[in-house]
Amino acid sequence: MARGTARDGAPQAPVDWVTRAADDAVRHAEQGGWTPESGRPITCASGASPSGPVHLGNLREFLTVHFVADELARRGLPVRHLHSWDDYDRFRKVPAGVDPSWADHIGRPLSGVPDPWECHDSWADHFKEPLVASLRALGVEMEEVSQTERYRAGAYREQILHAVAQRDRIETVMARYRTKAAPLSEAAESAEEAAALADSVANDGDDGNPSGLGATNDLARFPYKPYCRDCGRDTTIITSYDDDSADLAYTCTSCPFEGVTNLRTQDEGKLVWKVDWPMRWAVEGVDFEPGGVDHASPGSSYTVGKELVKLYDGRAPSFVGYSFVGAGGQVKMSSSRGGVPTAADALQILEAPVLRWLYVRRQPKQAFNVDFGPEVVRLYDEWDALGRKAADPAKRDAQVLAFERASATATAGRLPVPAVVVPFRLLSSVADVTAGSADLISRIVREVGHDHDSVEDLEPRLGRAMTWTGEYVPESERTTVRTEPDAARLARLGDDEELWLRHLLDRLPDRLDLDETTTLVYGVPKLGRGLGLDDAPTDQVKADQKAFFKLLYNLLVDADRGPRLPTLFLALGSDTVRRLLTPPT
RNA sequence: GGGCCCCUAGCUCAAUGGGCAGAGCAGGAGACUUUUAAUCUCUUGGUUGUGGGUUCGAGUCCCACGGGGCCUACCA
Repeated sequence: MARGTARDGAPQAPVDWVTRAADDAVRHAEQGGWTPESGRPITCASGASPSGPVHLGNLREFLTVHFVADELARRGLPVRHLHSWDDYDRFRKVPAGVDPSWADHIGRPLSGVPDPWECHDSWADHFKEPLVASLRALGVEMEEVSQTERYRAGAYREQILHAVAQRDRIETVMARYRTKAAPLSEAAESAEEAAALADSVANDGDDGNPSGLGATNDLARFPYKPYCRDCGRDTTIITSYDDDSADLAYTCTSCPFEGVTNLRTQDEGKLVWKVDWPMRWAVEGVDFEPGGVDHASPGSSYTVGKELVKLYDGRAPSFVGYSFVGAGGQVKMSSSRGGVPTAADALQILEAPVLRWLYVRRQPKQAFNVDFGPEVVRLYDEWDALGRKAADPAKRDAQVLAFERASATATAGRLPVPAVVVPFRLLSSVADVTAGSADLISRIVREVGHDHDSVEDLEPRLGRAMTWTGEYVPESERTTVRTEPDAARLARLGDDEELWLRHLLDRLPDRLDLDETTTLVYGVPKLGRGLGLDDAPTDQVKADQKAFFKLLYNLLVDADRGPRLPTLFLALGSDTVRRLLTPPT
């Protein structure tokens, strides 16, 4: 029953992970009393911390949710893609390449740290903005929520008070999932773990200060953390909490501040992550939310959250864990981006549907690489082949379904693809020798048999092929056209060679045509043997052709081999060819 | 300690709720006036890491083992 045809003989609709995740989301919503008529949307949620460049691994969070939400929209169901920016998280560490003085901001919310590059209002915005732009190009539409705004607006005040009131139960749950600490001797083995150990020792010291051991443990595991009113950092230690007044007293370890914040009237902190996440599931009514596999491990946030959400009378959303996305090939490093490729980087070389395809065609738990190297060519070839297959309704299977999901969305329609599809390989190799002129590439591509009206017909692929060729193809793989004639080589030409070049230059027209140039290039050695341009080659001529071609490659691109000569001639133009084949005067 | 992923052609990888093991590259043959790095056609190549199990049927599900990789514990 798994496959084939339904009872009436009609082909069964293909099913993929998106279909199943969407089914799960619907089921989850229905269990919560939702009906399509309720007018309430099914909520698919994503979340991300804008602590650094949003790289291709983080992109999976957004796209996984997007595809599921899009599937629900295709079914005509009310749905929303809710995205939470965890910009109220603390700034943890100063990445390489940033002024070390930013260490002063560690502990402050990401939305409160200035942008070292000075182009945005905050650290968080600096990384949010480019990703949002990329997502727009990818056809992802979502409702964005800033956790800074929500917390500061007191949106979660009630939930915070509830968590604090229930802190013993929270601790019980957390403790259940906490496994035994690693033996001290092993923990001290690595430097990192030694540092962690030092931290825990320091914390033990802190614990000794306030009165009462039981109360201390209680406060040490407090589910709420205030940001210091004076310096804005979360380096606060709670010294007391009064359940009746909701007064929370704390001291700051990085500034002299000591004070009291009231959880009922003031909004100066946040719930700890493992409570924060399930709290939002309940508040927003989340039906589907994926997570990195790290969140799905036992004892990790999803597992714990599944229990804690009950405190809020909520249910954990349906979940899929996704694996990591790596980068392959020669990835260009960028200091301001920390060297990890982002969606924007990928979109410079991949059409938006192709990038979407990478994420939708594999099951979430499968890890994959986005390759910026030679695999790009193959990727486009496969994509084009799949596009041809998708044009035939009889061949609609799971692969074609992935193609459809990648190509268009329910709300934004079809994403931009070239009007005239030319193999990426061809665009790239022509771009390689044309010194970046789109018009010239267009002309050559037309000559070679891919007719089109204008350069625009080749976009958005052409620009990406040019970028890829220029920035991601290693120098050793590229064709380097000589800038000056090889005077030394031209000075010691053999008799045959001199004759060939003379024949060639005598007949080389100012405006090159592909067919004529082909005939000429192959014909020159024939002339040298007393044959006509159109005569069939003899074995002797074939040997001559080989030597002649090598000579031309030597003189034009300083190599023994290269792109097909007729194409190369067209790319270089008659003048350049003439100049490189003529001894300088 | 716990968990996850991977092992398929020489190489890189597909096969998406069990249903005929497939591509690309490389190799071979050929076509296009062409023994060239943009074209096209055909073709070689497999005990799916090992050993068991479930099933009419297993790359796919279960158990064990070997090898490789990743995550996780205290924090968010």
